[in-house]
Amino acid sequence: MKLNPFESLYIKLLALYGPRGWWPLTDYAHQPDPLLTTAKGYHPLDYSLPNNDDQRYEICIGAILTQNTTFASVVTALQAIRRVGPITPEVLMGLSDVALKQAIRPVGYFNQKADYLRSFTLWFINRNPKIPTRNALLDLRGLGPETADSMLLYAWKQPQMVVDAYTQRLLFSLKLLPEKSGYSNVKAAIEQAFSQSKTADKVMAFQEFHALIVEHGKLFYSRRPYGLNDPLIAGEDNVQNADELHFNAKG
DNA sequence: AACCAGGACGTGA
DNA sequence: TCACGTCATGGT
Repeated sequence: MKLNPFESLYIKLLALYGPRGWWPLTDYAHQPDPLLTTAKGYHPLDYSLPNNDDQRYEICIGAILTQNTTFASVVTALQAIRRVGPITPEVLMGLSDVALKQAIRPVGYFNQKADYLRSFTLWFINRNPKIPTRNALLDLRGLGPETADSMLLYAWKQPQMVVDAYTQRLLFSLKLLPEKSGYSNVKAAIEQAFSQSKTADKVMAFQEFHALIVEHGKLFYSRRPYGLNDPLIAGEDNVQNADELHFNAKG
């Protein structure tokens, strides 16, 4: 079978870094199989998560908190909340304004994000249907396209590709897309590249693809000039083991 | 000591 | 539609 350029890129990244185990959950250490558990809550090769509404909620809260910040800061904030109680809508709404802002202070923008968290939480409690539409999420304050797609992909397992700054820099650098394509064009191009896959395979691929791009982006696309020393540009020979994957985009 | 981080929003052209 | 300023802490 012939892979299109986006599928091919996905396979190469997967070979380079391996499955990333996104989205990390702070209580994943409590999962039944300790072999699949990593210290920071990542769960490589376990695509069953989330399996309850509280885990779903934590992913959404994390998606808001991580806007334009490092996830390490998000973990600090989540653990501050967990000192009060489990990360649930009830616990968060039970926090005073001062306490909430204090807890999420390390992620920055804590005034805005405290508001976003509260309005999101009220919506989450009362939401109907249980699986939201993309537009329903976009109507909420503080939820732009990337955060909405992150929630849909990782919390609700919907086949929505997440596009972030790294994604655009990488794809422009590899000349897979013209510069200034914009969020919706990049998203559509990637989703179309996987359009023949089954839904569950799309979800798995998109979950890994985005996480892999972030991993690769941190290494080669965080500082100008973008893409310097990127092995994906230097030559195909730098990418090892692309044929020896134990699974691929088709599952 | 600038620069950057797993963005979104409000404003003015 | 788009370019630009703002929001803010923490690590390198």
